[in-house]
Amino acid sequence: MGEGTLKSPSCCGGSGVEQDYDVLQWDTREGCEVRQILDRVADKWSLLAIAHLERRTLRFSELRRLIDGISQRMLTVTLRQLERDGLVRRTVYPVVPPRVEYALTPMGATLHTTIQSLVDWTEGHQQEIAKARAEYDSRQDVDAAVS
Amino acid sequence: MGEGTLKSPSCCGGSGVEQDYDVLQWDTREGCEVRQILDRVADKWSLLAIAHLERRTLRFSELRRLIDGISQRMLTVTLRQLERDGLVRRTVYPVVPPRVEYALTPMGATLHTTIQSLVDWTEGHQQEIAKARAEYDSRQDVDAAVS
DNA sequence: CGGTATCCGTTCTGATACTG
DNA sequence: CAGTATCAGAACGGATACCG
Repeated sequence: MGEGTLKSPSCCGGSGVEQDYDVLQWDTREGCEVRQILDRVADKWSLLAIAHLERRTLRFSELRRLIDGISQRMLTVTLRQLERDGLVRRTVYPVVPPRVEYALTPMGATLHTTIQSLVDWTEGHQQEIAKARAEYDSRQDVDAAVS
Repeated sequence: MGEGTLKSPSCCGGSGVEQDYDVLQWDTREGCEVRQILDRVADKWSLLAIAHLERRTLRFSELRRLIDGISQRMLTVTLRQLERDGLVRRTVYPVVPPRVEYALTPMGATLHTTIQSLVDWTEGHQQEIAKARAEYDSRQDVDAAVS
């Protein structure tokens, strides 16, 4: 239906003028929750959960073992958020002992693809960043020595 | 100088078998700092700063006014991190009053492109997520009424 | 098994005050 | 102008105990 989204082209430089750009929208609470969603998506545990679920459906305890390092609480919280956002589907089997399975929804799958490109960028620039950090830090040491 | 960084290839999916996948690497401190870099990159203020600097070089106070809502402290912290990671270059002009300019480095520019695709995904699925949330919340209300 | 509820220390952030 | 330093409140995350 009506996409209320004002998805202005991100290109700029067409005109030399300084327009407001829709970048400011990221923060402002009014309108879009891009910021909020981005936080969810970029979350440490969310990323891991999505990555694992992208491979196959998993049970709660399986996820817990796979991610390992995550507390029961955080796994629960993370999965609830992802479920709420429609990225993960939770299925409860009324048996005893209880069996609950988590699976990525189609939307969740597309997100995984997008995330992957960001991860790829990170991996691709890992050394460049590490190098930049080393240089920066040594510069700081010099400054400290001077003062 | 010796960068201890071991950059494992991010490719996967060659075989259909369930291998451990390098997803687990995201968390483990050993090896890659993908997680860490991702946190930086996905940071609220970093995103805004990069987006603004992608248009043109800016002074500290200009950035502060553009992002507006950011505290002086957070702008300083954010810019320092980005500078340390080699994403932003800081230039100080020894004049009075002091003049400091911030510009995106080439690497910072490529990051902007990648981030944009994630933002695009978010914008594109905004309503779907909002809808999923609404449904989830109403389901919760029902559950609450039952109990 | 798959949670929920609670406590509690750490981290993150914003506000404020001061400096070269 | 462009910061730094300090402090207090909020948010985050883990450990523990208990429940259906």
